[in-house]
Amino acid sequence: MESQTPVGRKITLNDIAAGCGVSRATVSLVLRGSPLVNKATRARVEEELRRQGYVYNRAAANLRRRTSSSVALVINELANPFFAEFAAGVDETLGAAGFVTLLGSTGDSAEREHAVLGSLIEHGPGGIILSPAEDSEARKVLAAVGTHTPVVLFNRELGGQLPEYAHWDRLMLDNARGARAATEHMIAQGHRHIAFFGGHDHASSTRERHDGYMQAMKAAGLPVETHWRVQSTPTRTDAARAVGELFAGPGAAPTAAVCYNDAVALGLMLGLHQHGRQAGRDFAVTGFDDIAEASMSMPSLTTLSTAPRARGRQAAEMLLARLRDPQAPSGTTVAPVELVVRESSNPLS
Amino acid sequence: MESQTPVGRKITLNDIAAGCGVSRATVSLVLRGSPLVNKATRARVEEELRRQGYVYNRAAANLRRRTSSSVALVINELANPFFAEFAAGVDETLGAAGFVTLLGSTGDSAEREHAVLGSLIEHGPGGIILSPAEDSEARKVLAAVGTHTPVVLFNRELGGQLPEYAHWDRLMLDNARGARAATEHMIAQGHRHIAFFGGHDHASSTRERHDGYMQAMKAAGLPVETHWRVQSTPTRTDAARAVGELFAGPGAAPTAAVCYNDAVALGLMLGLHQHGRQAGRDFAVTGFDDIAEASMSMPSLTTLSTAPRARGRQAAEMLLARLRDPQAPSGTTVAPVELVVRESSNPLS
DNA sequence: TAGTGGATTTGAATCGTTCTAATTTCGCCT
DNA sequence: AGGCGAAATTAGAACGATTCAAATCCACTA
Repeated sequence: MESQTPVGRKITLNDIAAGCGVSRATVSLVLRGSPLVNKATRARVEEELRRQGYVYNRAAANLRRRTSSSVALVINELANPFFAEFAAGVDETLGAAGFVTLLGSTGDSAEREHAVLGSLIEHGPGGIILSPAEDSEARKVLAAVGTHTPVVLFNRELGGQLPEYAHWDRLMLDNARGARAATEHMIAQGHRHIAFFGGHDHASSTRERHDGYMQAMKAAGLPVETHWRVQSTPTRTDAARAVGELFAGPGAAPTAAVCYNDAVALGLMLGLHQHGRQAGRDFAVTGFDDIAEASMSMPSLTTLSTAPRARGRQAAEMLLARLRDPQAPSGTTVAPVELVVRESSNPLS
Repeated sequence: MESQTPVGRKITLNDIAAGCGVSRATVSLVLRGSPLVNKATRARVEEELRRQGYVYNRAAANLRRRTSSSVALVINELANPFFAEFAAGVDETLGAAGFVTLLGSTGDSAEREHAVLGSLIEHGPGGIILSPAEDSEARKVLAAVGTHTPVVLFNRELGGQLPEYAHWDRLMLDNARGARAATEHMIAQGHRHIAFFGGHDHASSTRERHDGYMQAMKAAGLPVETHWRVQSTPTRTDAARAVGELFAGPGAAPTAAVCYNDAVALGLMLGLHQHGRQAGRDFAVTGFDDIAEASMSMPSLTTLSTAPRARGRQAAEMLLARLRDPQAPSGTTVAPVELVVRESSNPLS
């Protein structure tokens, strides 16, 4: 094998064509595996491609063909393992389909999201997978991405109304059913005084989970005390701080809590000690997400598995399907979540 | 404001030019903020741009200018919070400099890495930031990326020799010093039987950390049993699986373990239960990376802080500097790491 | 020998932008 | 009115691929 030159100009189709005495068009046909070209010629060209160390310029091809080979992935918080897994799943599926992932991370700020979308869209992605920032608004997002690029929304709804001509696909988690399943599990364990702990009610995912909890309580004919709803930032530290409110109310103290997510649940378990209780023994706890830590905490956490990597693959599949058939009616997919029973949800003693 | 058409062809410079009776060239000048164009004309053009909902086609511009506005980021394991943070840092800095991040994740397989690099390079990134797979080889990587694209290597060395004409930059962690510090801390806590747990010896980062450990042991005149070196894939699950080997050897059982990284350390802490030990009480553990989880686990994890987000920013800066001056001599930066003492490294009881 | 038809090959236009060199416009001075 | 330089604008050729229609090649046949 001849060595490719260590340094120099980029090799183009013209160089190859000149190098083996055929036309640019023929080389192009060889590259794309066309059956039109003669076997001998093909071999000659392929040898030359190798010899000169040719690398395909997909941008030029896309320009001519008015195609795209990329998809933008915009994540509100990449550092969160849930979203990192999601991103890995997206990239895996897109890569297998020959697409490259354009990454954008917004730090959960609608302002940065707007800037990031504006920058990504200029690179002409075939579509966008967007996990919106907390305060992201439909109108602004639409202004940034325009109406030519299909969008798959993940995990959260946007604020405000989306015009009816923008038919975007959605992939959401079954928040209500998940929270209801967790609550029913608590009830089956004999608990009657069950709190809903953590999250902020202005986020759609929190509201949905709280709704599921209320459904289960109502279906079982159980009353709900107002001080059993404690809000917090969905982080471990803030949850630990908020534990006091759970036992500060005038009515009966809860013996169990359905938590907004795993982070909050872990924080709650931590904070319980200071109130003379121990999760999994005299106070039952469930989470949401099944992050890696959930199976390793002490006690291990009963929670709802969301399989973020599978969700990533699914979101990518949805986008690919949309690219294949842009006219298909858009839809919302609600991914099921599964209750994983571990040690933290002890029966009422 | 006139509404942009909800559907239709993509708007180009020609449309804008025709729309307000100037030439394509003038519109281009307006876009790029050239001082050459008359104030009134500029206003007219800008209005038209808005009216038609123009979006810039950066790919076409890059083609013409023989420029790139993207950087490829290839990560061996995105699901690991350490690398997720790193990726977030890279994206943050690249985005601020007007570059977009092309993401590739390899699942720590050299084969997939090769495919991913081959695909990414066709999109013409200005450079590549590569955190290599464990068994990645210099020769193969070079074949995939060619010699025209600058590379910043992060975290690990490649196997084999890199030809001298490929001068790639490197950003490494001070693995040896970090692991030595952790080991010395263990020794100061009174431990004498200290294992080195996790990772594979064929990866350079593992070897360096193991070297640091050995240095500390030797300096303290402590013997090392062969079964105190347990290898594993650097994931939590595989680490948990491998715990048995730690106590299976013929000689003395260790009372402490310096771990390859935090993921492995958390896995070890989990696995310890099944062997009747508890981390932070009768078995001391240290990690490496200081991922977010480390401070929240029970017990909290003594580890080496590597500030992955800052490392990501740093890697991006290195690449940007290289793009600014391709001729500058290439170099290796070794980022310091800092021992963070928490609960998991209990004194010998 | 000329004609036929399938197999190959190729010239030239095109995608949306940039950039050079040239052209046009315009105010102002003599 | 003519000339001049500065300011503003533009025509047209790139960039590196694809694609269509047209040209060429090459047995064979009549």
